[in-house]
Order: sequence, then structure tokens, then C-alpha cells
Amino acid sequence: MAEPIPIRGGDAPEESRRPGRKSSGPYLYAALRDLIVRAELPPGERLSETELGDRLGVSRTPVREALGRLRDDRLVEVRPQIGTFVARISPAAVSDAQFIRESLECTAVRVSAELADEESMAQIEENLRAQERAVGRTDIDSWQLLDDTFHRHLCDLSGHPAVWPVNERAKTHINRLRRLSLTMPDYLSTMVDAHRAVADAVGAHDPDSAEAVLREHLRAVLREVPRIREQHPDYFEEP
Amino acid sequence: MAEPIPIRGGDAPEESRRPGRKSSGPYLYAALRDLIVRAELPPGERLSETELGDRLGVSRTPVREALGRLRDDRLVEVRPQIGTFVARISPAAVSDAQFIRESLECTAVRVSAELADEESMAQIEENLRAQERAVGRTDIDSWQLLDDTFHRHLCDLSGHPAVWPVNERAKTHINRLRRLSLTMPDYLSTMVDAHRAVADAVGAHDPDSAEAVLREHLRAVLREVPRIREQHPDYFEEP
DNA sequence: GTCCGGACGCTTGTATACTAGTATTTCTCG
DNA sequence: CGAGAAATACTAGTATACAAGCGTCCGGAC
Repeated sequence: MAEPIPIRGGDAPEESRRPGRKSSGPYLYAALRDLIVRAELPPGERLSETELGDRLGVSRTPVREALGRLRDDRLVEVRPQIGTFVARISPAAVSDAQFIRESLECTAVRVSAELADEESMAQIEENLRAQERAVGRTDIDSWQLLDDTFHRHLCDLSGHPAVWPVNERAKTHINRLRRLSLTMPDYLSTMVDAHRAVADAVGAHDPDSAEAVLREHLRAVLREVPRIREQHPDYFEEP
Repeated sequence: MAEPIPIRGGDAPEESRRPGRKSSGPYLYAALRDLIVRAELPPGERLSETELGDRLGVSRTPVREALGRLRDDRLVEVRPQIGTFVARISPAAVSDAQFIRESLECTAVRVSAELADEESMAQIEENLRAQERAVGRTDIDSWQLLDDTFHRHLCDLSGHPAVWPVNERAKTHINRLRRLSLTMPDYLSTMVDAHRAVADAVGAHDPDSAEAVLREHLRAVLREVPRIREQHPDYFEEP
């Protein structure tokens, strides 16, 4: 494992890497977070700041900035003078993340159902069609991106743009789990069906229904935990 | 403004400053955040990394780590090659923070009302008595600390320890506002009364009542915004 | 053969030197 | 005297050097 890290979406940091420009920290943060979510950096993996810097073509300084944020997200564990490790999946952390996500998204979708306008619903409809196409191609990567966009649209519709970043950071723990469970093909179309049901309720300005359907949809993922834990016991915490 | 920054709770970084030990970043982060909330670093103030380092007795590196987290919290604005500034209060950011706080705390208190046990309620009761004593002395600083502890207890009772840190980061924006409105003495006792009402509902295992009272209590702060904005127009964003 | 000890190599944390970009200030020219 | 341009004094971003703690591995003594 000494190869340069293949960055999703092309290796385009050449521009942002030059000094005197904008910080490359946020870029590295997003890239590393993606690698962790996709389990290309598996739970328990040791991360050397110097090695990461070499493989990413930057020095330790911006790498440390990214790792600091990942530590705030509890995605990596930094033990001084010992090392930095990709955090193992903690069922408690997943449960907490689920709690946060459910609280924020369900509250937001209630407001969104009241504020929904034609233009926003058209955007969401377009997203749903793209999801269906991705599922038709069994293109999990594309679908997961569209899924994120869908939920972000629902959130932003509430008129509180700061909510999504918070939700996203919590959601990462859930995405990490889901990444391991997205193997069954009919699972995907079930998700898209649920999305459409939520969108319909929002478009119909029905907060109660929207919240109920969304809550059920969000909890579906969590039910996969025991199965995944059996398949990848080494990805989970000891307790 | 070239004096060493007086750190709340004593200037004890001597131990943590020594290299090879635990990072001093989190400490600096908490100290700076406190200074911003207390408006000792007023909105719009220019923060020089080098000057902060000198005044805090450390180099730029840990200062930058702290400022990075404050930037994530939107408490400072970093403009590359120009400077770092204490963010002005944004009514939109306050509204978003209120949304997040209300979602998380109200959902948590519902769960807490179901899980409340004797021991936890005794802790909360003790906290309430301390609040009353602080109000009797008109000791705003002590009361605000106790207020934080009270809400954290309510949150933690839900059994999701990761919720409070998220809530705390959002709450900072609200604390900053409240810091400017805590001038009226009867305001304090109103708050303590509301706290007791919430605690009673939780102790009685009444989620609906607990949520309703808490929500009303949380919204009380927000109603002060226009008055504060009149008193400190320069603390707020332009638009 | 076993156990203890020291040296070495690794880690993260911190300090400092350097780069490039921005704003201001000052000097020169019209 | 005014206006424009160059020089200067800052800024944050990055790279690198140094400090100090921890674990491992190897060698020697018993």
C-alpha cells in the first residue's frame, strides 16, 4: 500500500495545492472521508501522516488539518505518539448518528412540506428519475450520490441551509454502514420507492405523512446492522 | 490590545503546552470560543494568528488548529491572504442554530422523559437549586454554566452522548446572543422557572408536556433578537 | 534457554522558515 | 498639488526541522 491514493472524481488537486491559494484542507478532508466511507481505508487501518502526505502529494500540515476534522467526526482516532487509525464502527455511534439524523431531517421535512413550491418539486422529481435510471443500471455509486442530493434537497427546502452540513457529518457513520449493505439489488428500488413516497407527501403539503414515511425510511437502514456485523465482525468495535 | 489573553479558569496551559504531550488545540479552541461568546473578542475583530500565538504563549500551529474548528463553527471567518475575523452575528445563522437546537433537544427530552430514573432526577434537582442560588446572587456567569449543565443533563438522559457535542456547537450562536440580553434580573428567574417546569414533566414521565414546555423555553431567547440588534447594530451582519 | 535492558525507529505535537497574495503607503511624475 | 505606480508591510497556506513519548527488536547477562 504505497501507491498514490486514487482520488474520486479525478486527481485535480494540482491547482489547489500551490501555496498562496485556497487551502487544500477541505479537499483532503472530503477525499479521506470518502475513502473511509467506501471502506477503501478499512476500519482499524493505520494512517501515517507522513505517508498520507506523500501519497497525496502534500506535506503533513494540510493532512493534519483534514485528520483533525475527521477526528471531530469520530471517523479517525488519534493517539498521540502512537498513531492515527480509522475508527472501527461503533454501534453506539451509529445509534447516536441515527438519532441526530432522524431529529433533523424529520423536523426539516415537516417545514419543507409547508414551504414546497413548484420549482423545488420539479428539481426533486428530476432527481428521482435519475435515481431510477441509476438503479436500472445497478450503478450503486451514482445512486448513493443522488441519494445524498435528494436528502439535501429535502433539508434545504426548510430554509435552514446550516442544517445539512450538520446532518451530513452525522450521516457519515450511517453511510459507512450502508456501503456494506448495498449488495442486494431489490434493496435499491425499495429505497427509491420510499423516496418517491416522501416527495409525494411533501408535494401534497402533508407534513404528518411526510415525516412518518421519512422516519420509516431512515430506520430501514438501521435494521441491517446485525447482519452486517456478522459479515464483517472485524470492522466493529470490540465491546 | 497587546496584553496576554486572560484565560477563564486560570492560565493553566503550562502543562499542556509542553511538546510531546497532548495537543493544546482543543484547549485553545475552548478558550477562544469562550472569549467570542463573551464578546471580549467582539464581532468584526481582526484576529492575527501570530499575535494570538504570542499572547497565548504558543506558535501559530496550534492556534491555526483552534481557528480551523472555529471556522467550522462559523464563529470566525478566514479570508486567505487577508485576515481572520470574528464573525458578526448573522440572524440567519441564529435561526438555523435555533432550528437545530430545538430539533435535537426536544426529541431528546421526549426520550429522557421515558428513561428518567431517581438518580438522574436527583442530579437535576441539585442543579436547579444551584441555579436558584446563582440567581439570588445575580451571578450571571455561574448561572450560564449551570444552564449549560442543565440542558446537557436533559440531553444525556436520552442515552445518546454524541448528541450534546453537536448541540453545543450549534448553541454557541445562541449563547452569543443571550450573553448580550442577560441584563434584566427578572429574566433569569423566569428561565429557572421554565427549567423547573421541564424537569417536573420529565420526572413525571410526561414526554408531551416536557417537549412543549422546553420548546417554549427555547424560543423565549429568540424573541430578544430585535431588541439586541437595536442596542448593538455593529455586532450584526450588514444585510 | 530465558529474561532484562538499552538503543533505535516510529509516531504525533510544536516551532519556524518560506511562499504567494493583498492592502496600504509612499514616492515619483505629470 | 494630485494621481498613478512601485515598494513595503502585512496576511494565511505550506513545507520542513525539531522535540519528546512509545514500542519493538536485538544483544548480553544470568
